[in-house]
Amino acid sequence: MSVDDRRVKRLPREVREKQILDAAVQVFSEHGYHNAAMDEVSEVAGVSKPMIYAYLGSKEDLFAACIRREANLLMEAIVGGVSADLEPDMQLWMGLRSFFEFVAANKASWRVLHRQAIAQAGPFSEELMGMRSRAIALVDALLVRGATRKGMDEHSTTSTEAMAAALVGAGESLADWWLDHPEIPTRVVASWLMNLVWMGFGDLVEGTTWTPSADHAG
Amino acid sequence: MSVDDRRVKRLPREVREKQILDAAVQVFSEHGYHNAAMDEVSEVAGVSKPMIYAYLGSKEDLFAACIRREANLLMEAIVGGVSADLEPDMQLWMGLRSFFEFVAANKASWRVLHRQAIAQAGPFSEELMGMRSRAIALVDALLVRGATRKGMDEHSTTSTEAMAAALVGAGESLADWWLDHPEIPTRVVASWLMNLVWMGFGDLVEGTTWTPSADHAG
DNA sequence: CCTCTTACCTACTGCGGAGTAAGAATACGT
DNA sequence: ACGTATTCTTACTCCGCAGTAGGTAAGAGG
Repeated sequence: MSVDDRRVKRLPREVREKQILDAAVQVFSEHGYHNAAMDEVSEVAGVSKPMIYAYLGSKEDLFAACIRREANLLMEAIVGGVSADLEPDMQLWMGLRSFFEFVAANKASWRVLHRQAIAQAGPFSEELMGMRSRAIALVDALLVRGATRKGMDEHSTTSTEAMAAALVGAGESLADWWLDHPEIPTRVVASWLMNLVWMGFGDLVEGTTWTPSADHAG
Repeated sequence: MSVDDRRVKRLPREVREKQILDAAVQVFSEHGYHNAAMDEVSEVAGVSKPMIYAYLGSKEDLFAACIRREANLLMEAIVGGVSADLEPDMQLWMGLRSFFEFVAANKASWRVLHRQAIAQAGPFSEELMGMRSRAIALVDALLVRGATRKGMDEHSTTSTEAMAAALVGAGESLADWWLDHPEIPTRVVASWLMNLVWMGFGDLVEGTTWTPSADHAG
């Protein structure tokens, strides 16, 4: 605990890069991309500023690296939490659980991905939109499989894509809401969303759809 | 069309304020809050910079004013598009249609509200979060009414609130997705979301819920 | 025609913070 | 011991841009 721990210096590059990325995720999640100062990142990382530029490039590069790393972690958590040989509904269920578990365990990562990355229109949209597209495609595939299994052709592939987009957004929003209600278990939140999307979607496939009761065809 | 329209000057304050707000919404939606320069706002508005400061205060104040105005327009569009004497499902339906119609007609407003305002953690969160809370509360009330009408007590008011949060998020995400698929009619998009949430929620209320098939209680 | 208020402008200042130059200190090979 | 490569720092520069000082002109009222 001595203040003069200055002799712990000279770590290999790999370690420093990880420290910097960890600090950057934290700072970006707290202040947002623009309000985050490189000086603060360097301070939190316990490293001087030129190191960041030497190892990870400009502020944009640093942010993109954060996005890439965290998005990969998230996707790996989801994909890795799902067994490929299960029914579509079980796959979706396990995916949702993995997703919420990740959010609960990595709130800072989540804030960076959800709030910050979306807002910055620049070079990050590629990284982020790509990841988001992968997520939507993943869900879309499950929905399509679930639908065809129930006897529906793939003539309305547009609607499953829209459903997938809606589900992803619902998941994001629900995760945000969940941050303010931490006492609720992961399983419960996941089951809410599961029911919302799967049962609602199931009804839609089976033809028991909701339609306006009267003359509001517009 | 003469370039020398310089003699159209000296407009009353009200008009200038509207011009400035219009320009600000446009510029903020294009570049984001931080990348937006007050000089560009003034240029687009056809007014010099000090006017903005004289009439609407600092950059933060200006942005807050944008949020306030656009959020009010959105809420008015939704509430105004719903007849209070209808059944809950019809109210939700009409609300969704109004929402999507607003987004289609005011893309810039939507970008400012959805993408920019959320990301800025500062003094805007109050404005925005308040509006978002109002939206969630509105939906929540509908869900509760729909649920009690079907025989469910309000013992699980938490789950309806979560549902409402999920629905709002699904709406936001779906609206974003819709921006890339403008050929789809408002009615169709709205009905997708309506089915997703209402039928899924209906099943949940009636007890026909999805549950993990095997031993994955976790 | 004179004056007072209000709409409006050009042309600056100040600062926060991204990015860097130039060098110090430590490990490592021979 | 002696270079040499690598880690790491202090101490700057430089610029974009929010915010302003100070001045001009156009109506309104006498």
